[in-house]
Amino acid sequence: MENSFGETIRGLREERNLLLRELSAKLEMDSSLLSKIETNNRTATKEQVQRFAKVFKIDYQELLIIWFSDKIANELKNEENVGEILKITEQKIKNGK
Amino acid sequence: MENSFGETIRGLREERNLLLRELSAKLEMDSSLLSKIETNNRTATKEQVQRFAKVFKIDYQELLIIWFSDKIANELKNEENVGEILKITEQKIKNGK
DNA sequence: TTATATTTGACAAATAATGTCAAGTCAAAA
DNA sequence: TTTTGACTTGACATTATTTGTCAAATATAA
Repeated sequence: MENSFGETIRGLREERNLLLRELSAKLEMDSSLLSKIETNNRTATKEQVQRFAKVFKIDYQELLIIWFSDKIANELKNEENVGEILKITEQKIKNGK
Repeated sequence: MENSFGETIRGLREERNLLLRELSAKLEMDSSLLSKIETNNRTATKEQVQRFAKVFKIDYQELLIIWFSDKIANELKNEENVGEILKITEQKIKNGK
């Protein structure tokens, strides 16, 4: 609930005793790219998030929450007023629904 | 506090009785691009946000809050679990400081 | 109508994200 | 200490997205 996307994927892979090369084969993804994703040196695409969920048989929405929060945290990591930005963001989305 | 970035800029411009072409000159920006920004058909760059703040003599951080919240609201507008995504985002940023 | 302000669409240029490959590191086994 | 296997890293090509510009379209008001 507090881990990065990369750590989450690595954890899932290790739980299942898969090598990078084995998992990357299932995902049809270069293993070096998978390595980068696990070490948070590359962000997965949304489409890859789906494939991770499928391969690991876990809930897509759960994984997406982790992925998005990483992504946005990264965009805001050097900003001031993060609390206010996020508060207003939420208001805007609620209104727009 | 609840308006879009574009509406904010348009409001500021109108308060000052400037035409698109007059403001865009001060900003060294094509007026058609300014129009698109005011109507939320294009997002300003961060650098442009600075110029807006300067030209209007308003606080940059305030404007940046509006700009970022627009930007992120847009990324998340079609997603479920927005509340949770933002909550976890905030935790991640706080930890990373 | 004419003139002026704004909007829109299409495209070119610039920038950023993504995937791939080869070379690199590291740890454990031989 | 070599060798092997797993993983990591860097450089680069490819692809996708963002940005800016121009000309045409629309609207508004004199």
